[in-house]
Amino acid sequence: MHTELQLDNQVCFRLYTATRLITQAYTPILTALGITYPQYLVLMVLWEKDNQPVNDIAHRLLLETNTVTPLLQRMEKLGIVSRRKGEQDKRQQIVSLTPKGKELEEEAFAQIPSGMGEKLSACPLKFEDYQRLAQELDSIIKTLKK
Amino acid sequence: MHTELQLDNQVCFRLYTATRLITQAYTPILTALGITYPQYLVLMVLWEKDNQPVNDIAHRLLLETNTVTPLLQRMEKLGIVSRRKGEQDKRQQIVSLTPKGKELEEEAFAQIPSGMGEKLSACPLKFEDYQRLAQELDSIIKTLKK
DNA sequence: TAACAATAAATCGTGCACGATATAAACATT
DNA sequence: AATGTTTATATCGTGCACGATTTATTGTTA
Repeated sequence: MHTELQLDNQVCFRLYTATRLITQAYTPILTALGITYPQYLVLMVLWEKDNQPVNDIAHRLLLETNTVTPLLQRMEKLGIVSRRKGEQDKRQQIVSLTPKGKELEEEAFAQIPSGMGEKLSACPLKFEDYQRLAQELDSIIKTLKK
Repeated sequence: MHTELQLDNQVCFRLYTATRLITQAYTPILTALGITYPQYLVLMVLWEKDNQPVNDIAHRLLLETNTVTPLLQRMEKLGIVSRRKGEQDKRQQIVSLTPKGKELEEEAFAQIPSGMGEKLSACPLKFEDYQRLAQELDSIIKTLKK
C-alpha cells in the first residue's frame, strides 16, 4: 500500500471536492438568476470592464477560447451579453453586457454574498483563514499557470 | 462597483482555477497511464479496498452514481475494472480491479508523486502549508457536504 | 507585393458533473 | 401474499473543460 496514493493524503482531491461543493452551493442562487457558475464568472469580468474581446475574457479566467466561445454563445442566447466584430481588428469578437446583463449585477449583489455567507456560516474558518487560503491558492495558480 | 463581486476577491474562483490547473498538471502523466483524473480517483478508492459497490465508491468521492456509473463503464471498456451483480443484493454492481487495474498502482506510484512534485517544486508552499490547506479544505467540505 | 507565419475565434469530439427520470430489486406494511 | 415504499443503479439531457483542427484576418518577410 503506497500511502502517497491514498485519497486522504491528496490535497488535489480536496480542492476538487471543495470546488464542486461550493459550486453546488452557488447553484440554487444562480439558477434563480437564470445563470450558471461559469457564466457568473464571465459576468464578473464584464462588470469590472465592459466591451472586451473573447481573448481577454478567456485570459482573465485562465480558460481557453474553445471553452469561452460556446459559453458566450449561450449567454448571448439568454440575452445577457451581445457580441460584435471588432472595428480595428475584424478577427475579434467584442463582448458587451446587455441591459439585462447589467441588471444582473444588482440582483447578484442582493442575493449572492448574503446567500453564500449563510451557507458557510457553520464553517469555522475566519476572515484571516480565507485570506491566507486565497494567497496560498494564488501561489499554486502562479506556479502552474501557462 | 460592488467589491464583493470582484473576481479578485473570490476564494471560490481561486479554488476553481487551482483545481483546473492541478488537474491539467496531472493530465500528461495520467494520459501516459491511459486514464483520466476522475478515473485515477476511482482507482485510488479501489486500491484502498477492492470489490466495492457503485454506491460506496460514489460516497467515498462525494459524487452521485449518475456520474460514477458512466465513469465505471468507460473504465470497464478500458479493461481496468470489472463489474458483477451483487450476490446477496442483486441491485448492486460490485466493482473490482482487473490485473491491469492492479498493475496501474505500481505505475502510478512510479510516475505521479515524483512527476507532480517536480511540477510543484517552484511553489513556495511548505509541507505545513499543504497540511493546513488540507485541513481548511476539509472544514469547507464538511460544512457543505449533504 | 506575393508568400508565409502568427493570431482570434470557432468548430468538433470526448469525458466529466449533475438534475431529472426510469427500472429493478429489496424492504415494509397491511 | 399483495401493495406500497425505499434503495441501487442506469439512462437522458445540458453545460462545461479541453485537446485538436479549421477559418478568417492580420503581420511579416523575402
